[in-house]
Amino acid sequence: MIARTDRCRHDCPPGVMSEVRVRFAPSPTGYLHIGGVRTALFNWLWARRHGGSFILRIEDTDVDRNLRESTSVILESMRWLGLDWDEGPEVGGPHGPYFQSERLELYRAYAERLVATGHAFRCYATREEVEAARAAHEARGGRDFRFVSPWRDGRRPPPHSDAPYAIRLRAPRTGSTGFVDLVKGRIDVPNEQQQDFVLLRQNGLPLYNFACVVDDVEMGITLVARGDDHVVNTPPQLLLYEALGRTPPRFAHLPMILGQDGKKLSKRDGAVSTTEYRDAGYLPDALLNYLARLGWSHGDQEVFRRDELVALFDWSRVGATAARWDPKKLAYIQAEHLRALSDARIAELAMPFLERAGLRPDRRTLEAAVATVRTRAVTLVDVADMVDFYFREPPRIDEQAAARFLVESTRAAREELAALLETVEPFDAATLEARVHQWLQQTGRSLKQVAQPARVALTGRTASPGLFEVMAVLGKERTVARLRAADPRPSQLTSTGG
RNA sequence: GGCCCCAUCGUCUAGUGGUCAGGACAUCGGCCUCUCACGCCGGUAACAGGGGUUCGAAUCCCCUUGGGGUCGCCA
Repeated sequence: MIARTDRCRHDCPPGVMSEVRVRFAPSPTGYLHIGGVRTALFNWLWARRHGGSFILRIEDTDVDRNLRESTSVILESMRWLGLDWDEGPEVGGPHGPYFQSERLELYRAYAERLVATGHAFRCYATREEVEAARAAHEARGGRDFRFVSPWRDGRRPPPHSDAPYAIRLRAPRTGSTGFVDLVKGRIDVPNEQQQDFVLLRQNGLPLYNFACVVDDVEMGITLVARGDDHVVNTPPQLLLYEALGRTPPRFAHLPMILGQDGKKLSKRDGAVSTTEYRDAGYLPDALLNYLARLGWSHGDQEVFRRDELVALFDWSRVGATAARWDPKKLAYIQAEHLRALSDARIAELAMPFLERAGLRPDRRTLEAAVATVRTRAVTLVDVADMVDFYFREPPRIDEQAAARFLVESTRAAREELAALLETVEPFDAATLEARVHQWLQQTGRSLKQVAQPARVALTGRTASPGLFEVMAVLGKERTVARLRAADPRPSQLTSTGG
């Protein structure tokens, strides 16, 4: 206890805030949704800021769609993001197991206890009967169906001794249930809106609202931060806490992340799955920075390091408005984070992408190459792509660029330049620039005339880092060779039909 | 439809009764320049509408409109 209090190195009141226990509870859908990442992030930040515990729990009480496989994708994504958990799958913890599908006896015990205390009851209605009641209700134009079980109050006996039953909560019909949300403020819902929702299905599996509360109670969760879509789940859950005689945690409901069209975020807005951003060469810290700024702010600051986020994050700065996903702004934040990295670090991170392209550059050259593209690239994929020509022999030459610049009329200049370069020593950018300018002056040519043909010969493209930097990284031998090899492409010589 | 939530530039936001309503992304000009970027300078651009409260409202209250969420033996 004392040790835990000491671990809170911030200005929080002793005792209460020092026991921060938060959780992220995804269901195994096969991938980690980018919106879920923000929820996870805010929970994680809160735990880390206060030296508390961040718990990962897998909500797989439904069907068989879960699979270890889709869980591992989520864990992998969390690890890539650097959102480490103190308790959960693979790391264990004192409140495990952390898969709901492995906690079934616990839910049953809680449910039976609620039946015993009169807070819940066994409902023998079949699924068909409930569906029929719903259909009848809707036929009458009703939209807000609430099943009223004949077993709720009366002494009605079970159909027969071993009849299957679901366990339902005996919810209050009057009054209201409310709470103070950390981002939305006071929220109250009339209890008429509540219903005797199912805790345990006939097959013994718990439903979300029930399992969630049991686990949050068992795991000692002090603050539940989750998506906006769960605000309607909170009042029923509050009923459960009351029935259980436990004080509920605090709640913080984060506004949704919408697509650019204001609708639900979908593939049309770019990637929705975390691994896609990883594969597209985004940096975890950049993604997290962008996500944090979606709904949270700290004055005018836009770019945050991870440790700054941890130090600064607070619920009072979380906005209540839904935000739209903006790939352009993400790209900006990503570029900022990339540029904050050293050449060596970028080289290290880009290496897998280079290898994916079949290149295995030596580290020193790669770092030098990275230095020339770092202000031009946004993602690591960009880095790999922009640096490609340094390491591919021969370089890939863009056909249109060749057709325009690697033509007879520029040949003489290219050859003269090659001859000149052969004599330059040392072969560094400053020296190269000085000698080339000297040569230009002597020959009466302009850099504008010579630069593009040389650039295409050297890099295969019309856009590239500065010419002299490129030459220096390439080295004398390859620079000269590429200038000389870059005669009109064969395809062009034959393009007239010869 | 019931219930709940939300509402400042195109977008993310600052603003907590008195500001020329600020910043950032995007966008549009310009500078730099061997291309493309980076960088720098500058511009366009917002308090959804209507009522109140107040000496004074982006800020407080109500209504309207618009948007979102949710109404399962899914999570």
